[in-house]
Amino acid sequence: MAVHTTRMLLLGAVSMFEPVNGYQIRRELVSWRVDEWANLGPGSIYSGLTTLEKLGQVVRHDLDDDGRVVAVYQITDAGRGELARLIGEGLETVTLFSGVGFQAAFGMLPLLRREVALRHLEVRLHEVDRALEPWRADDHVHEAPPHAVHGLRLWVVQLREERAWLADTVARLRAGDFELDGEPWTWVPLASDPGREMAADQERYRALLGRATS
Amino acid sequence: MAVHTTRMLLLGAVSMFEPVNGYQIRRELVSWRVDEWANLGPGSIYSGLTTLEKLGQVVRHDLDDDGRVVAVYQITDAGRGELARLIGEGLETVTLFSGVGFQAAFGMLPLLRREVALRHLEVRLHEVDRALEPWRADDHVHEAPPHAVHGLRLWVVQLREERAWLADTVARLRAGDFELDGEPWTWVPLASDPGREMAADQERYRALLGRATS
DNA sequence: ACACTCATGTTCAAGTTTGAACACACGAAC
DNA sequence: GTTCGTGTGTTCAAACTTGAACATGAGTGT
Repeated sequence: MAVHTTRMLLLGAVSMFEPVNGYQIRRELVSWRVDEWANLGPGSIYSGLTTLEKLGQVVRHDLDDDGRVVAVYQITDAGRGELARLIGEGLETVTLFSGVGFQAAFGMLPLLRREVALRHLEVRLHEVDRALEPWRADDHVHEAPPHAVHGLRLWVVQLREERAWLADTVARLRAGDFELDGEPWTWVPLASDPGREMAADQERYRALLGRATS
Repeated sequence: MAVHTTRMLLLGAVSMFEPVNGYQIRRELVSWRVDEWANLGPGSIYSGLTTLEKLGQVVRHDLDDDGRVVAVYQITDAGRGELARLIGEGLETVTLFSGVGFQAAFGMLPLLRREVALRHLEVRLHEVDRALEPWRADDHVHEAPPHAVHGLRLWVVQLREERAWLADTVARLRAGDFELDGEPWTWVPLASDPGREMAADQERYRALLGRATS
């Protein structure tokens, strides 16, 4: 894929929930139903984390959690840099027929500072306009069979919808909508049970890490 | 992927241009710019063809084309069946955030008979309505962070566009628009040079096959 | 003749995805 | 107390994708 969705989702999840293990990441992403549209089987997560570790973008600690060994991950500075890059790329890149890369990146909006998010979305707005340029009129005599041209038309009208949505989104961001990085947080991450359980694990992992590091 | 885009494109290309070699398929698909949105590097094509052969969906003949050995493929009955299945699946399946599977299948429309194409698109129309059902009003209090809900809204408005487009497409099909299987063919496949060259190769391959088979 | 580029046809190692399946703990039911 | 399901945490072989690179020929200019 032009945009590395899997890596981005993994880095994002680690960055949000660290220190975290593979199963927790899977639970989280599945609860967002990300597995329905991204490449996200259990295998992808574990092997993806291994790759990210090789690249120095996450660190792995094998904690002894009350007798059981658990592999928990934390993001590194390099990882944070790469994550920012991937999100930016995902937000800015307009692709034919697929909004997967954008939606994955947009899901990570709260990790960005407001000005940064705005800048990316403004670039995207511009890119969408560029992509729509050849389709201003409807008299494009494309050298393709009629049904193929008609198929492209679907994409074009959907892209026009995206343009409107983007303009609205930019306006909302400017108006202070949504809760981005470094701003007060009113929405409780993943309400009810699973969220709290995760937080507890996070606490425990932190404690164990502290012991190991000190 | 829920829909096996690569296999479908390969089977479709073989079915349209048989007897055909890997490079020709690549040229064709690249000329449709399919490589920009599907997984379609040279490697995928050759290894995909090998897989399809193992599955008995295509046959491979190593022809001696004037001193050079070329691997040309033809589709089998099993292949035709699987292709019809894949196209139907691609046409009917509504996925979150991605129109790739649908667009790939829609590109193969001319391989279907009009009634079959119509049936699939009507099913899709129905599926789109089902997917839109929960979004009739705008007062869905989804248990998700605001930005995530907002991201989904993009998909919803695009899906509404698709609904309109689909209704129009069904109407056009009913009215006799486009050229489907078994109907007179007025659009010359891939005009000008490359198309004709391909046709020549096709002739030659057919002749060589005839010699081998007889 | 010679070198250079471009088109044809294909291969391959490295990386990624898939999803079934493993190992173990915990609680409930019989 | 043992069978049974369900949740946690992870592995692995098989399949698939990637894209650079190979081998060869045909054309072009010098």
